[in-house]
Amino acid sequence: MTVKELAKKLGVSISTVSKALNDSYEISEPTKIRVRKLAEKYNYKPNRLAVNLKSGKTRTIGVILPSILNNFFTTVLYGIEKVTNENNYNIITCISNESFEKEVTNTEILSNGIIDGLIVAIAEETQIKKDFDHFQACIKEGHPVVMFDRITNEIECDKVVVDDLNDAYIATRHLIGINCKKLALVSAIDFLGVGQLRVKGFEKAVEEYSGSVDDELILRTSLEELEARVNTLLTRHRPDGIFAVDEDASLAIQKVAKMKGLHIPDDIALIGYAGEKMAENLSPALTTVNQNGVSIGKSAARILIDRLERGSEGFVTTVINTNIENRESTARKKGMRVKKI
Amino acid sequence: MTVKELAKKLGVSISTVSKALNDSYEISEPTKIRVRKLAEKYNYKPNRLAVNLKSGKTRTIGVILPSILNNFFTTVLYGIEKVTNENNYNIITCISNESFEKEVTNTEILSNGIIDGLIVAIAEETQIKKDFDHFQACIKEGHPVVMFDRITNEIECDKVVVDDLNDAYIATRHLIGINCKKLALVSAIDFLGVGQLRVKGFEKAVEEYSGSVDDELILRTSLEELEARVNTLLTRHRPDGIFAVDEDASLAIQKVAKMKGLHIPDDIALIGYAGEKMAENLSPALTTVNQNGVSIGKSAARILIDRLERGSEGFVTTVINTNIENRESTARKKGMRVKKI
DNA sequence: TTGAAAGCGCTAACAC
DNA sequence: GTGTTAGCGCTTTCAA
Repeated sequence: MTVKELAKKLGVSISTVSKALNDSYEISEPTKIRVRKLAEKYNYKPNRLAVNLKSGKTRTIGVILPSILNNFFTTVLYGIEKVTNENNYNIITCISNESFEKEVTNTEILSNGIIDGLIVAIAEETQIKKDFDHFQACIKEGHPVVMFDRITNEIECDKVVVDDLNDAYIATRHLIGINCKKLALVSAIDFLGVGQLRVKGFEKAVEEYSGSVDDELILRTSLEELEARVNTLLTRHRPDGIFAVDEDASLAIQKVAKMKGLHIPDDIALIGYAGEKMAENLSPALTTVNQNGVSIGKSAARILIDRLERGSEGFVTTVINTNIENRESTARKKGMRVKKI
Repeated sequence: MTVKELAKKLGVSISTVSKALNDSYEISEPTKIRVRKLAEKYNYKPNRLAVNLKSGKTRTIGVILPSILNNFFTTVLYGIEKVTNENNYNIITCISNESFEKEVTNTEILSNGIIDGLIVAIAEETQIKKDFDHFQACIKEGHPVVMFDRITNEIECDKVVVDDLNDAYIATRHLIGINCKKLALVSAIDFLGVGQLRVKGFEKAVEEYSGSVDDELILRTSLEELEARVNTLLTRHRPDGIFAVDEDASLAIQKVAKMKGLHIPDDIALIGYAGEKMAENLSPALTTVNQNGVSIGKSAARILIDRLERGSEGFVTTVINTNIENRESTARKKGMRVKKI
C-alpha cells in the first residue's frame, strides 16, 4: 500500500493523501477522515526509507560495541535502547569485535544515510592503532558521535565515562580501610585506556599509603596467561588485598585462591570489576566497582538525541557516578588479623 | 558527495557516473578510471537509503529480542551478528522487553522498508496473549520471518529451536543416573512454551523412573516468590535432585541450599539452565544444559539469508543440538549415599 | 560509449 | 481545499 494507490482508490491526488495523513491544516476534515479510514483499512504505513530519504533524517542511531558477550556493554546497550525507544528512535547495533577493520567498515556503512548519529565504544585494536579518521569523517558528514567508556581525546565529540582513576583509587582505599597491608593489582586489559587509568588510581592510593609502589605486585597479563600468572603472584608475593581491574581477573583470582586454599576475604580481600549478577552469585560474593552501565547508556543516548534535535553547541564529557558494592569478598570479620605470611 | 556532484565536476552525465561506479560494460575504461579516481578523492560512498529505496532491498535484518540482559539472547545475538556480518548484512536490534505492545511496534516499524527479513524470539506477553498478527503482516509484506527459541505454531515460517522436552528428559535422567531418588523441578518461566516443555520432559523421565509424578515436587513460581518458595520446597520435601529450568531458578536453589546448610551435590544434586560463564564460576560449578546460543543465532541468520537470496520453498524447523556440561553440582563422590532425610 | 528520462515512495512549495 | 510538480540520491531502460 502506497500513497499513490491510496490516492487512486480515493480518486484524489497523491499530495492530498499525504497531507491528510500528516494532518495538514490545508485539508478539510471530511477528506481527512475518508483518507484515514482507507489507510486504516489497508493498514497503510508510510515507507520509512522514502520518508528518510526525503527528510534527510532517519531517526535511527548507530551503536558500535567492541563486544556483545560482555556484561558491561550489554548493560550499556540496554540503557541506550531504553532512551532511544522512549524518544522514538531506533538503534542499529554493530559489533566491532575489537577489530579496527570492522569498526571502520561499520562506521562507514552506517554513516552513509542510515543513521542520524553514532554511539560508540572504541575497539581495542583501534585504541592501540590510534587511528580515528573514520569517526572524524562520520562527524564531518554531519553525524554526531558520542563515545563512551573507550574514548579518545583525539576526537572532539561528546563523551560519557566513569572516572576510572578515581574509582580505582577509592577501591584501593577500600582495601586499605579493611586493613590490607600488601596490595596487589591484576589486569587483563592493560591495552585499554580504562585499564591503564585503573592502574594509576591504584598506584596513587598505594603511594599515599606506603610511600612507594612495588611493581612486582602489579600484574598486567593476557587472558591466556591470566590464571598461571595469578598463581605465581599469590605464591610468590602473597598479597592480602587485591584489586582486579576486569571481570576475568576477578574470576581468576577467586578460582586460584580457592585452589590454593586461600580464604577470601580473610587471607586475601578482593575487590574487582564484574557484572552485578555474577558478583552477587559468586562465593564469596564479590565486592565490585559498579560502573552503572545502564546510566552510561541512557546518558549517551540522551546526549546524542539532544544534539540531533537541538543541535547543542560545544561538546561535553559526562562523568557517571559509580559506587562500590560491598559484598563478602571484602567483609573481614571485625578485629580479624591477617594470617601470617 | 553525490553522483550528481561527481557528474558535474567531471562534465559527464549522472548515469555515466553511476554506471562507471558499478563497473558497467557500457562504459569505457578511461572514463571508468576518471570517475573512480574522483570518487576516491572525495571519498564518495553511495547513499544507502537511496540505493535501498531504488532496489527495494536493504541488506538489513531486523532482530527482535525479548531482553538483552539475558545471557542466552545475547549469545544468540552474537551468533546472528557473526553470520550476517560475514554475508554483508546489517542487523537492527530491537528489544521488546517482553511486551506485546513493543513487539508489535517494532515489527511494524521495521517491516516498513527498513529490513529485508526478521529474526525474532517472541515476547512473554505475546505468548500469553497468543496474538501473532503482526508477524503474519510482516510476512505478507514480503519480509520473511525466522523465529527462534520462543516460537509459535500459529505462524508458518522458519524456526530454530532446541528440543526442550528431550533436553529436560535427558537432564532429569542425568540426575537419576547419579542416584537421585526424590526429584524436584523449579521453574520461574512457566508462562513460556519452553518452560512448559521442560516440565513435560522432566515428568516423562520421572514417570518412567518411579511410575508416577508428585506435583508437590514441581515448583512453578514467579521471580518474586522464587526464593521463598524454593525454601519451602527444600524444607518440606527435601528433594535430593533438582532440575532448574532457568538461570534464576538455578541461582536461587544454590543460594537457599547454602543458607540451609545443604550440600550440593551431596545432599542435593543440581542441574540447571544458566549462562556458561556463570555456571563455571559458581561454587559449586553448575552442571548445565548448554543451549548453544551461538549456533542457534548462526543458524537462524543463515536460514533467513538463504531465503532472502535464494527464496527457498517450504519452511523448515531446525533443531539445534544441546549438551550437558557436567560440573560439580552433579559430581557426587563415588559410592556416596544420600543423606538420610 | 554516453546521456536523457523515468521512477522507487514520499513531502511540500506553489499553483489553482 | 485540492492538485501539480519538483526533488531526495540512486539505478536502469531506451535513445542517441
